[in-house]
Amino acid sequence: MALIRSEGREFEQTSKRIPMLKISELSARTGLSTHTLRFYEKHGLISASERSEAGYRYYSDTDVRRVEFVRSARHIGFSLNDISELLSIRVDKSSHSCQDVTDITEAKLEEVNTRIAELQSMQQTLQILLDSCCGGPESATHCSIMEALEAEQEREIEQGLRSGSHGR
Amino acid sequence: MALIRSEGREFEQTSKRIPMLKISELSARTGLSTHTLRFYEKHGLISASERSEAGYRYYSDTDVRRVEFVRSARHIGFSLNDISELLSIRVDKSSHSCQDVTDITEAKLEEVNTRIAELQSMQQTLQILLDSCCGGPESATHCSIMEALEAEQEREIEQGLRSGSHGR
DNA sequence: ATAAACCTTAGAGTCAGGTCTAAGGTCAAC
DNA sequence: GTTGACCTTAGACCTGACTCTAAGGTTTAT
Repeated sequence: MALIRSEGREFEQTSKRIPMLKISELSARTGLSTHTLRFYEKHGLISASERSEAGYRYYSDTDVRRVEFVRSARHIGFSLNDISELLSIRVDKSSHSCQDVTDITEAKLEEVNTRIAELQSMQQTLQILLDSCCGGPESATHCSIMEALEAEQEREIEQGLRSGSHGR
Repeated sequence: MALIRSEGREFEQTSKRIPMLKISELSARTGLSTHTLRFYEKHGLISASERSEAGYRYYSDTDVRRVEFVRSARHIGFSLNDISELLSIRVDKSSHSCQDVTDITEAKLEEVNTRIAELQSMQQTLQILLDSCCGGPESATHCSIMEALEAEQEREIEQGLRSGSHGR
């Protein structure tokens, strides 16, 4: 069943003859170690669409894209389980209803939105700290995260929360 | 040195007589277990500003705010080391230069900005998936994350990246 | 004054997510 | 045809961040 490796390491993939990558090449390309790639495969997140007769993994460009998706989702902070769930979102035309798909997707989207909001709150705090510190127009008295947060709170209270929507 | 606990559990804190919290009360307030609070203390992230004679921890409102900061930073995805670094940003008027502080802060701010950008990219992908799936104007052919990503890429290429800034 | 519900510490256990090792097979070049 | 750089697997090990346990002291209500 498995296609045999020809010289130049090309499989008959999508009839375009794009060279497939060995695991160390994929590793170099994605910045994930070969250990990690095999680990992800063991956990069902990725796979190599071909194997040589000897069992060597060969990755197509589709495989590469999937690996890149996993890597960036990990980087964002999704767990392997989350990613697994994200990747499993798929309508198979009969058994799975579209409602299932949109439910999961909407839940994940909400998670993402929440995380963005929290990060923006942290962004604001850091920016205030930066502005407050030494030479900023806010004087040099606020010089730690906690002081910046307190200064932020005071300002909010004084000004009656004019522009809403920061944090908890 | 430690102030003795009076009835009603109030210490002479900021001359306002705000009741201080015991560890289980702080736990209830923050949603962090008492184990976790002691664990954070062991790692230098938080502390109780008072201890009773018997060694019970008592937390002031300043302590509480610090704990809440740690909790939300953890939730965002900062490691305990990151948080430790964030909390240590502080000018002590002589030894530490303001440049040090702003350097660290700017670095963290950049981290936060990067993470926001990545999350926004994921947000967009999920939104496309949602739009593409079953009944959306984009037809029902794209029904998985990977297909949504590919559809997104194609659209970007076709339209020559009109609005930039959705990474990798 | 005793029970129930707290609190203390030191240290062991757990889980996710890698990371590494051992023991061996494969391949390209010389 | 052998060397060195690859590849394979199973499984042991590591780190971060909790989470729990044991053994005991304290506080509050009855």
